[in-house]
Amino acid sequence: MNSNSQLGVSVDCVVFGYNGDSIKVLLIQQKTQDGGTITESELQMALPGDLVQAEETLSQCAARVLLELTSIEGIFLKQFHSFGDPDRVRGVKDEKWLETFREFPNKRIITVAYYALVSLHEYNPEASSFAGSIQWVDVDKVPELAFDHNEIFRYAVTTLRQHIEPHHIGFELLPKKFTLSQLQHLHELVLDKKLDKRNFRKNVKRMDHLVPLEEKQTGVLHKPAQLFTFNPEAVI
Amino acid sequence: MNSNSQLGVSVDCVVFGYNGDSIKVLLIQQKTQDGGTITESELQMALPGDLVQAEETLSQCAARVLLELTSIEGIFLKQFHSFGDPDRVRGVKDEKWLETFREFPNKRIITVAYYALVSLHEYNPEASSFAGSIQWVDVDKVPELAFDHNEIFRYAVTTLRQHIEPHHIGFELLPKKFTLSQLQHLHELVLDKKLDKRNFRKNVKRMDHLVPLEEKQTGVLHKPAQLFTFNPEAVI
DNA sequence: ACAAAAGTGTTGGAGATACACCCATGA
DNA sequence: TCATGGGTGTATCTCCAACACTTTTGT
Repeated sequence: MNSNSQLGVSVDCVVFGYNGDSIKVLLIQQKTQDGGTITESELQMALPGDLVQAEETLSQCAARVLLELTSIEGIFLKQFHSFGDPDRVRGVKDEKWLETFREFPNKRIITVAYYALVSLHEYNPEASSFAGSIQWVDVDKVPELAFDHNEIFRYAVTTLRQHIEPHHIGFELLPKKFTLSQLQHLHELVLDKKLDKRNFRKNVKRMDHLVPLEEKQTGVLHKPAQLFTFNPEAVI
Repeated sequence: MNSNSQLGVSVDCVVFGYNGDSIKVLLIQQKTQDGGTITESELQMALPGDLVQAEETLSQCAARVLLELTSIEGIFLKQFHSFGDPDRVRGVKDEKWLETFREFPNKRIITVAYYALVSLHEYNPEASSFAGSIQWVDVDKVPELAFDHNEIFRYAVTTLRQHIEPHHIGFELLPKKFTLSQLQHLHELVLDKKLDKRNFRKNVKRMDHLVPLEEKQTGVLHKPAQLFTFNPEAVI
């Protein structure tokens, strides 16, 4: 029988954030060694992730990774694919880091990937224990990442594009109160194409979980827009 | 650091087969012990699966499980979800089997699930080394299965329904040469609803990978239908 | 008054749906 | 000749895409 002992399972999170302007992804700087031999230039960026602990479910693990990094709880988190190539953590670029930090550098790690959506308006994700080492990077300026994380990231972007319209997600990325123009702008960024204002409004206005508020924008130098909110209860 | 040593990864396959009449799923009888203590009534049906071997990818593992069971190669196989509840293999119903066959009955197993589509016309999946212990069971007569395999099965059915039309799959389940009525019947079974014959034909006929043959059915007691085949090269 | 984004309806076209009869074959 | 499923076209409707002007606010 296959003893399977040199095999670990991790969860990696592709966390998308939106600041009203562009879509970012949360990356961490690979940890450095105290007085160690890894130089600055050898450190790579990576997706946040961790090994699955003994008694947690996969989604609990994803939520934990996120909580530890960003102090955010209760947000949209979806499993989208597992990556298990035996060589996925054995690239030349990752050799030194693994030798430095891993008891068994050749141990095979299978990872279950989740994507998450967080609003950069509501929270301050920098305020976490890891704050110094995390960065929000524009989705089209993602550098070369550790392991196979570029592949995981690309897969996440494709999945998000496929999910945002039919699954009515995307509200997660906005502040609690938002205007329809903000919602449209977000969709345009995710889908990477312009949408027609009137048609977009027709479509979203028939969603049950889009709740109009008796409230308007203030302090803008144009006609103030009506504010809306998102009722997660009303999702089918 | 989490040693992660009491953790294994398996692949489970939900193999759908179509015999021209109904949709079946491939189940195995849990192995019995030579002269053992597990009685017939304690044996359960399960989805085929196996632990991931040291140097194979997840999809290679899925293909291997299928090959070993059915002697079928090169068929449609898609990863759809990973299941990792720590208690997924710890139900009361599974206790005895695990104690009998596993070195560490409490070892946690995370499973990556694939679904596969095979034509029961082309192959004879019974002719395999496990032949005595496998069965094709009608998808709406699936009994209680071992572990969380009922949940995995239900998830696979849902995924197949969502994939069959937009992804132009389903051809995989038919014989190499098939009629449009057979294709329609298959879709009706998967989607569990009746489709309009003329509209269905209009839709499928504009697919590039549906190739009409200069050949007709024989031996049927009605007007013989034109045969078609599926060109996997032409898939977008 | 002006600048800036909010807000609003209609029309045309494409694609989906609904629907009924004749045809070719084997018994 | 009859029973059986094969094969075909059209009218309607619904949904999507394209498009331009008026409104409200702050400066």
